Amino acid sequence: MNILTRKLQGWGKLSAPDREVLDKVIAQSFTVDPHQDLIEEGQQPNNVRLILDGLACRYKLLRDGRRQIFAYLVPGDFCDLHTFDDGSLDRTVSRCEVVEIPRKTILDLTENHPRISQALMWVTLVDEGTLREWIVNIGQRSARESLAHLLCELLVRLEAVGLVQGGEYDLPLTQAELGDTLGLSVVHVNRVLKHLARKAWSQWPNGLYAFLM
Amino acid sequence: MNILTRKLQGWGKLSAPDREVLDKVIAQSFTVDPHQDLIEEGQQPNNVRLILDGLACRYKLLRDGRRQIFAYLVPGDFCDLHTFDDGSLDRTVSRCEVVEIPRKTILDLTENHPRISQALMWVTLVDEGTLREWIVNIGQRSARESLAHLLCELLVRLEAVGLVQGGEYDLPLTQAELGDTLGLSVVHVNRVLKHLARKAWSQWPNGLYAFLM
DNA sequence: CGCTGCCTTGACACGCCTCAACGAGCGTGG
DNA sequence: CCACGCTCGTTGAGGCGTGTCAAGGCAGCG
Repeated sequence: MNILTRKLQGWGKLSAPDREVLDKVIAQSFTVDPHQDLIEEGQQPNNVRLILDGLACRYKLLRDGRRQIFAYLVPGDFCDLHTFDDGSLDRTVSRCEVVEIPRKTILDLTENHPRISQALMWVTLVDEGTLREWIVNIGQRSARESLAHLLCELLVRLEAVGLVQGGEYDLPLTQAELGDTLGLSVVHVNRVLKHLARKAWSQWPNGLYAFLM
Repeated sequence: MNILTRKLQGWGKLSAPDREVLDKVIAQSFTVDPHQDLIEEGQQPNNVRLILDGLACRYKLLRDGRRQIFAYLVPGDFCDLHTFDDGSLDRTVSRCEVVEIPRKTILDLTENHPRISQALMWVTLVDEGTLREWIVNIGQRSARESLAHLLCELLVRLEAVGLVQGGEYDLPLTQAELGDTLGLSVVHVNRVLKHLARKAWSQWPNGLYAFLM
């Protein structure tokens, strides 16, 4: 089963024809180098992009250079589904395998495949829920808590698409990027990370899973 | 023109029949006291609520009692449009005038009034954009900056629905609520607020508008 | 070989939190 | 009528979490 189908089935079972359509949708992919923009150059019929492999992020820049990352896109996530231009930028973090889906295809899906359409709506609601949780994370939790929470969130999301092996996953993020995600300085991220690692080593032999219990 | 029409026309002009339908939609409103929940008791066909007057907010509670507010609902805003249960709660801040819109009505609007339907979609996208901006606000900006930014956001949003008079507006929030919005303690909110007021008095004779230039 | 990007560590400064106390306003009940 | 309790705003003192600055190490790479 392809990654898109897998993701959409998180909402509910899809029929065989639905799954075949989705197979066709993601047939043609291309590769994008790390740290490259994923936006389109002002094309009007703004197409949707889907991450098949690799990690990307969405962020905003302030005038003085400060950066806030407010979403990570893992395989199965969409770039521009139901969104609009408010200064947000999408770019790859690691090397990514990406599909470009024409607006027309999306319209066809929503008209002729109601269950896929509903699943797509569900996906955008989940994304919005993730945004809300990030606000809680940044606003209320300490650096230790929020870093741990972020690592757990990624664990869960990567697990959902089969990218976790034995409780471990690959995270191609720099500490600077983690900092810009949580509103922390690089230095502090480094210290907290070491603290968590030390603690994980001595107290959580099963690694991050222990966080979730 | 009623407040809902006014809000939806922020996206684009509506036809006379569209406007008439919207008038009917909000015909029957009721009053909700301050600090009351706006959720429904597990009703399945979850209806949508619309604020006609007053201020409400959306928040989450952590187990230890910490609270994070991540949205304010001003007149014209929806409570449960395109959302799902993830521990978020809606409640009034001041006394509110509220309309309950049956799910059926929404479905009717989306099927028979395409421009209203598109406007509703636009509204949810705007809301999501606001969430992203809040993450930037909490994550990157200092207490002074984020408080000022929040006050400006509310100025703009209230102005859009005609609730700003001479650059001033009524804000029925406690300092504790402001704190839970920005991840600050009450004490610090108090100090920053005084600082801003002092500064506004001496340097920004036009009040908050000066922020926006 | 000397870049450059990233991680790491120490010293110090500061923003923000916590605790504690008090005052103003207001509704309630004796 | 006053006393009381409650919520909210205000202010001070002190401490901690986190930022900033600075320096050095290590790996990858031209």
